[in-house]
Amino acid sequence: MKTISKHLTDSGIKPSYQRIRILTYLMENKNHPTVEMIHKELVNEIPTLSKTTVYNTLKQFVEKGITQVINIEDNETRYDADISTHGHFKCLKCNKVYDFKFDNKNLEVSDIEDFDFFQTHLYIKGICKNCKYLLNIKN
Amino acid sequence: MKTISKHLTDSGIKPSYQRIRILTYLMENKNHPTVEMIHKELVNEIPTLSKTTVYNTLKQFVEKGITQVINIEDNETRYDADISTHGHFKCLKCNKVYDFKFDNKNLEVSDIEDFDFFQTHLYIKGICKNCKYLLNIKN
DNA sequence: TTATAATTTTGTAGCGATTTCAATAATGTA
DNA sequence: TACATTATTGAAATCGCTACAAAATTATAA
Ligand SMILES: [Mn+2]
Ligand SMILES: [Mn+2]
Ligand SMILES: [Zn+2]
Ligand SMILES: [Zn+2]
Repeated sequence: MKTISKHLTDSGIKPSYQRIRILTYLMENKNHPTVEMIHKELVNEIPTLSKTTVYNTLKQFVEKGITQVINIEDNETRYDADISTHGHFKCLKCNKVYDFKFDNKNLEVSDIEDFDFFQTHLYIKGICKNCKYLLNIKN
Repeated sequence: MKTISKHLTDSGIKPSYQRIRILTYLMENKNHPTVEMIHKELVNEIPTLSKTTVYNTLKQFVEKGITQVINIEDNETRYDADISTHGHFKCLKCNKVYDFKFDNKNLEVSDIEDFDFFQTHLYIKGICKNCKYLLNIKN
């Protein structure tokens, strides 16, 4: 993956084997995985991969700005290599996290007009279309 | 506090002494405290209060819908007895969490039109007005 | 190439937040 | 009062994450 390697060097990160594999996983699986999920998947292909490396690597990715943290639940930290401003919907039935677009520019907020905004996170919880459909069939 | 007690019974929660004190703290201090902060404050007045009780009580408050969880950072779970839909701004300088209003109705989202929304959380991180002011003075 | 230095990865130990669980205390009921 | 139910407590266990030092890898220079 030449592009992945370049993405890392462009961000000031040396493209080690582990870093390339972790970033590749993040870009190919847009499922907002936890450290646990990433490690569990990659350790099949890289048996020596330690969980510490996954933690270190993601921390570095976030610091260098090529990955964002998703804090939709208090007991699971998820990661997303898509750093564009977009929302996250978590289905309380199937636990899947969906991306959605929202208009950041037209977002009307009051009380904090003179504050400087660095990051905006919009999280919605509910039931996804597929789970709604499955629930209807049952009844 | 008659109203606090009624608020609990109305929500199907027996108004024990500890529960009343914890809810009172949440309603009087709108600082989005952590379990640690609540316990540290209340143990002065209730020396036997255990941290487990604070955990249990908040879990119950959230389940019964009279408190919401604020997950703006991955390493601290905060609580808010104001369950109206409003946004939270965390200042990365002074760590204060501010409330702000936003227009939930006019929020334009795409890709998840047919989903059922239960909760909407809007988190913004940045620098608050006061910290901006203090930074300007220094320079 | 070889020796040496710098960086990266790894595994273990430690830490802090949260949960589990059983004993104790408080409250409700007959 | 006697008994049943519920709530609180504190200790131990668990879980996610970090700190740290050894081992492995990679870069640099002789
Ligand atoms: Mn995403
Ligand atoms: Mn609030
Ligand atoms: Zn679903
Ligand atoms: Zn501030």
